[in-house]
Amino acid sequence: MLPGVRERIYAFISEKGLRKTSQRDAIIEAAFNTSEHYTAEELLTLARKIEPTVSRATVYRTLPLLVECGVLKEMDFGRDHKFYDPNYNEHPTHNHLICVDCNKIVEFEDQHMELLENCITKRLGFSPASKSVRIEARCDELKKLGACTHRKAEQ
Amino acid sequence: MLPGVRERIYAFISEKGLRKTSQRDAIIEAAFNTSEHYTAEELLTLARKIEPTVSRATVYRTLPLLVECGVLKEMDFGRDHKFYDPNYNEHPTHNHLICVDCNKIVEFEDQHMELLENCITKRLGFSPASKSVRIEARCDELKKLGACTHRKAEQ
DNA sequence: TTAAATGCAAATTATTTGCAGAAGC
DNA sequence: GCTTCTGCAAATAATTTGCATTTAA
Repeated sequence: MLPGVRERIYAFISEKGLRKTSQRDAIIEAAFNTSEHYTAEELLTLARKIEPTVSRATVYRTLPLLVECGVLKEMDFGRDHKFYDPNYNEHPTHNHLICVDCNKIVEFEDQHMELLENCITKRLGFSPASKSVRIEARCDELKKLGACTHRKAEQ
Repeated sequence: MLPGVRERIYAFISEKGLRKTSQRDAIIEAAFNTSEHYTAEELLTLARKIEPTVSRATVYRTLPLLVECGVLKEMDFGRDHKFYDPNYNEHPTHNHLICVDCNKIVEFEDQHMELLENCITKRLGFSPASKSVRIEARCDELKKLGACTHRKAEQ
């Protein structure tokens, strides 16, 4: 867990008049003990290793809090479930490349993309307040080798 | 409907050993009589104006065919339903800006974006075979006027 | 004490699917 | 006639929610 994240969350919790519970603590620990993307279901599994009483409903109720707090980024790539990204703080220019072959999600940053997004957005009469870019692509490894090392479990 | 689209679809249908039915015809007519994005449910409504016997199941079974045929683009913006874009043929560089305030979806094309996408994708070891970019943004009108003219029904 | 949080199970909602009858080729 | 299509209704599956109970402050 990055320094400051825990403090930020607990400040947010107390500001909002919310309460500190063992289940929330476990979910927060689990959510920021990794730098991988995860789904709600995966986070439930991780959190239950810390506090077995955590329920699915509580995970689903806590995730929006962490997103609202600004420490977690919700990502919807059009799969059947959403992903959550705990690296949002380190890399706030959260662009993603998603491989349609192996389901790999690659984070990247690019200054030019950043500039270009801003230009296009303004030109169209919008403000780039909450922009995010995703690129869908195909894995070179798969094309060359017929398989690719990116593929892990179902993502 | 653009010239050639109908021919392309029926060629696809016969190649695959599929059949021409009044329901499919109605769905195809409805799907390409507009240049707007639509959901499956909206397409059902449109198709039923042409052929009232069209069922929801048939719409859901026909949409993937049209996508596979290459005449329709499926877009998932992380809303609760998918959108379908019949303009795909005219503007194959289907980039989208989605307003998080008014839900407006704006299509745009940009050569620089195109180039940049290709560069980034290759740099990361992928091929830009099926890329698409979406920018989430906030509506300037809303910010200035407290309302915006983009907002139509719920999208 | 009292408002917030929890777990459970039921509800929601877009989409998918099994099946028996209808229809294209 | 044989296979594909269709509508219907039931199934799926991620997420949400109502409610009675528990618990933090």
